[in-house]
Amino acid sequence: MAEPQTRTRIQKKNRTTILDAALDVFSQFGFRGSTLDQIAKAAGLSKPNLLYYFPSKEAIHVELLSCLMDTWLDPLRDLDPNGEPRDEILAYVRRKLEMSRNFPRESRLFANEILQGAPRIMDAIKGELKELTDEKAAVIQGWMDAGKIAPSHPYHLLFSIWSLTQHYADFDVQVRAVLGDEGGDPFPAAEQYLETLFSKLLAV
Amino acid sequence: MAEPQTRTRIQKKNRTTILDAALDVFSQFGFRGSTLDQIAKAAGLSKPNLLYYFPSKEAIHVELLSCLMDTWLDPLRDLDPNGEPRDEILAYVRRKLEMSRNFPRESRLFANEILQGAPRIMDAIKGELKELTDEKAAVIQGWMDAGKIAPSHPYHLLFSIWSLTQHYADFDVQVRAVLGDEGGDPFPAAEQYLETLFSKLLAV
DNA sequence: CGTGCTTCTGACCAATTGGTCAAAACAATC
DNA sequence: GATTGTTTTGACCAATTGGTCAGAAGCACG
Repeated sequence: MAEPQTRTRIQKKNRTTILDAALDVFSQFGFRGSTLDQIAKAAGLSKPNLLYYFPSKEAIHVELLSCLMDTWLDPLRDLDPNGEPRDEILAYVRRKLEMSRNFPRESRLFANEILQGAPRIMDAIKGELKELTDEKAAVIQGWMDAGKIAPSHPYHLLFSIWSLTQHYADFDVQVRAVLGDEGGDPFPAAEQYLETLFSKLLAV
Repeated sequence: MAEPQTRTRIQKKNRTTILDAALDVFSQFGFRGSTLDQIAKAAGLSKPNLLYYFPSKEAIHVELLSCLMDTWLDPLRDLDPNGEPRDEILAYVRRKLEMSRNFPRESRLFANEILQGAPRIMDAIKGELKELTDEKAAVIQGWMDAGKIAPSHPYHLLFSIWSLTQHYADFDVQVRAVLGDEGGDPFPAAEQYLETLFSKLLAV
């Protein structure tokens, strides 16, 4: 954020390495359950070296979260008020599911933070996230009022999209365990199921 | 489990107190993020006294989880193969949402454990949970084959019920933050939304 | 009251925690 | 090769961790 941009390539490389390792650890054990030694080991660096690049454990976590919130909201930002309502919402579901597939660690990091009461991210939730949600909920409400899609609760519609898509990242081990060993990749079936679900919900 | 049932009333009371306090702490910070001191303080007991009633931190956690899995599956057990398909599934959704409302800590404890890869509960997931899910998925598949409800993927249908209902416990702070201060209790609107969603999905 | 059992605690322990620091190793420029 | 700045580390620190233990306090029952 406010840091000067005087980064050598070594700095860039090591900061990236550290953040990646920290994402591994934090997303699995949460903030308090993770240790600097764990992160250092995962990054292949010594603990004092970590603290050469970041001032503290908390700073690493904060950096991860603030990077996360931006990319996390991107799929929703792309919901186009001028697009075809049904297609827009279904495409949003698809983008969000794709994020769960490609960035499960980020999803779990977020889930961990919310589970703990969002102590380090509440500002962004009540700020950026709420504003964007309000805006898009209004768009959806407009579509409903215009009879373009079936009426339902726009906020809970968005909640349900978040919940259903993130579930396949956050509860991945449960999904795979229940589907069994020869279940294969659960995502294609998930995508088809979610498309059916929301198609029927939105059909006028 | 294997413990003898020689519990005095003091033992019963204190074990209950400890488990309740531990549920508070574990459900928020996960296993590794929680400390015995925290739990002791929450329970109003000294740390050595905790360890008089439970042999270790892990033992408390295991006790909580094994108690949890049973009650957690109850709503699904009650899904009656001989009932009216649509009503049975909608009633299951309602029961599960009720559990999220009444036992949010239990839901978060479970979520925390799954997020960490379910190290202490994988047996129960691949055992009890999978068996019950297989059984009920077969029932639902039967209903679909008989044309009683619209065809869709029975396992992902169950996943979606878990995901949507538990979301209101696990992501409670996010839901309330987005809905705003005068949003009030989110559960009535959630119940109505979910009823609409699944009614439309199941309608033939 | 006294005896025996249950309940509880302060003091303690070794290991781990997040974090510091001086000095060493490295890299780049002249 | 000398000089300067960057990067890395081993040794260390105070605080916290899960857990132990001897004994004190409470309790029930003859």
